[in-house]
Amino acid sequence: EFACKGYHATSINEIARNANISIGAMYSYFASKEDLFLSIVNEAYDLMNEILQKIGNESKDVFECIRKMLAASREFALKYPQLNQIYLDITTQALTSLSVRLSSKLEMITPNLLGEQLKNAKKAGLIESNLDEKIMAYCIDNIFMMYQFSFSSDYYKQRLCIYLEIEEIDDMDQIEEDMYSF
Amino acid sequence: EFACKGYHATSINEIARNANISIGAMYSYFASKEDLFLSIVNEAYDLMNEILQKIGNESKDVFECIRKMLAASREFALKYPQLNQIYLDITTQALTSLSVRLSSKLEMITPNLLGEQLKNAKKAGLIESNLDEKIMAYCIDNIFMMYQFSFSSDYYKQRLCIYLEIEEIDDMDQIEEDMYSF
Amino acid sequence: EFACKGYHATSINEIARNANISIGAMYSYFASKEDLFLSIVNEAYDLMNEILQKIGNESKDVFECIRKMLAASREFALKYPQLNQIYLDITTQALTSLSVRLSSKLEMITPNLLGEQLKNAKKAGLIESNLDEKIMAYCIDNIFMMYQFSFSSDYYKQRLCIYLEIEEIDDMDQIEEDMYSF
Amino acid sequence: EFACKGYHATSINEIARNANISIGAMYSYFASKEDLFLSIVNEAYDLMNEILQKIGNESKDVFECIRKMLAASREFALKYPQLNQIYLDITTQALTSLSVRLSSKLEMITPNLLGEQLKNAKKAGLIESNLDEKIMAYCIDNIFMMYQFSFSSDYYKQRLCIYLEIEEIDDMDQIEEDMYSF
DNA sequence: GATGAATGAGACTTCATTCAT
DNA sequence: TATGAATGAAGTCTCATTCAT
Repeated sequence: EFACKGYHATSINEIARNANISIGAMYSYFASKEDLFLSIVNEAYDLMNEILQKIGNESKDVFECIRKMLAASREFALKYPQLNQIYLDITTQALTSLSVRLSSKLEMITPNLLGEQLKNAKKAGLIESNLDEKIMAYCIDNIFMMYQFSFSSDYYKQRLCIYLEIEEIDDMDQIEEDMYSF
Repeated sequence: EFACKGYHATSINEIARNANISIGAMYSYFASKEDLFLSIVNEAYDLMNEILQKIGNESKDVFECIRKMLAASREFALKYPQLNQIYLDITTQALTSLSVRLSSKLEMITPNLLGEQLKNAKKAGLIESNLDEKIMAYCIDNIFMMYQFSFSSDYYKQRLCIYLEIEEIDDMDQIEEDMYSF
Repeated sequence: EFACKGYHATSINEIARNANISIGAMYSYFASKEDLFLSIVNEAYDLMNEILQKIGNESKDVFECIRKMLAASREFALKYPQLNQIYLDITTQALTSLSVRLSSKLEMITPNLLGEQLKNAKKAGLIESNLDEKIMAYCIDNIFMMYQFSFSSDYYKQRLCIYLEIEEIDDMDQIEEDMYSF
Repeated sequence: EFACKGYHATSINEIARNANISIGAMYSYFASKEDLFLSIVNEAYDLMNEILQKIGNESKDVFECIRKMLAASREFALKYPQLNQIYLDITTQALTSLSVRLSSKLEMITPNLLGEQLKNAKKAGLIESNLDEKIMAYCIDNIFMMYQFSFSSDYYKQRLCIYLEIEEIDDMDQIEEDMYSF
């Protein structure tokens, strides 16, 4: 419900009805609509962080890291399409009021992960020395996020298709390979 | 109202009150809440397309084009912060139902603009020949969009600040210069 | 509704239904349940103050003042029985939360009125000099209030009947005469 | 809970939670919310009656009786502030529906107690013969009740302070002495 | 006998839309 | 044409009470 309709258009009563539980039961599990929503969002963050942490520990260098993060974006988006939609919603200014209670929201793991790998790559001479690794990390993650959203938002999906002149996102391996090359 | 609160949390009655217009008058100008919203969105698209069209005609090569588009992202976001917020809302899956009536939504001008310039650059040997220009255009525009959103969404603003380890987005010229270098 | 059931047991929806107006109309007149209630209470205070002010201006001495206030208590209680019930409710600790917005609540007119008259009576030697006029005013008004409530609250009504060994409060003139004598 | 919030605003579930008792246990002790409330009220009446009975047996004449009842009002109010608040609630018309089941409610002990003492005083020539002892008893008890409520209800507390031009009810002995003199 | 999850009617309130004036 | 009072469905949330365990 939250993923398809967004926070405000979603009705707690309808969620309860679809879940075959009474409204009262719903409210014994979650104190409020906000509470339920934030529970979902936190779960999403935990799942994403788990994946990212694993990538960080396993990657030898930036290049491997980038490859794995592209795959991880796809993996998360396809495994949890609704969480991914909600994640997109969260970035919206309209839900800023909720983000006050989203402490973990910005405990972003990617900046450190990418930044560290890029610094090492620079030391190793794998990257041009005149490039700022912080900006690089930001730009690269921009690409990841938009790619990830293209699996859950019709808008971003169509946008990707238009850019690549394709009908459907089928050959993800090829797309990721090309993005990696870039 | 739409920009700050999002579509569903916005009240038509309140818009009319703030505009010092009667609700009746409001409904003589716009058939429905949806209608008013889509009018705003269409105006946003027109304004953005206007800016992009100009860039396309004026740019000599990809590099100039990229520079100008980065500046244009910033310009649009600062000149029309609310339209930019609404633009972000539109990309959300939750508002997809509305965008059915958004005919112009995906008449995207950037793919052609960037794609063409990149093809020329490739012919001219300015770009490695093994890179796919469609993917390149997509990735580059991803960076633009996220940068543009960072001016209107607290989430993306904080995200940029965290990546760049800064408190506030001040020196946009430097940021754009570094992004351009990348 | 408020008078019979009390604030919390009263339903705004039922008030609207009984008033043959829609709930929406109700809420266009009064912003909230609290607002409606406080409007009623304020009206009650205005009506009471009006009566008391008149008494103050017209009374030559304490004795006339006491007579008139007894009659006024009865008059108000019989003319506005529901407002009188609500007034009793307000004195309850349970409605203290509302009283924050009841600025006029304690702008009590009686203390000054009675106090002044008693001071004059003392000067004129009509009252024993060892009596404190502030306490006297308080005690006398206590009697007034309970008498007034006896017209609107079954509890206080029965209590009066038990004390006077009567079935019904009929001969108010006699009662007031006896209270005045006391 | 009942004392602070009033009957309708009080939640049985919350009472059980605060009492570290399961709701089921609560309902095994008391058949309903009403039942629990009436149990409390009955206890309050018993406690008050106990105090009053003692006074009746111990007092030699009206004057001693009045003194003792003033002290008893204070004593009860300070010893059982919450019961006193609930007692005030009960006098409200809004709770009349409940008091149908309050059999002991009006088994008032004071009318007889005061009435008897006043009759004796009249016989003994201590009181003017033209005064009605029933009305006298009623008026005197009015003063007691309001004094008693001034310890538990913010409204009556403030009212007393305004009359006596004090900030806080401190010197109760003096107040009672002055009331006694009156 | 004790537990507490579950129920669901009903409370307050909002708001897109209509339509008599 | 312009107004804005009125509508009422629908949303969030509470809570007295039940009953399977």
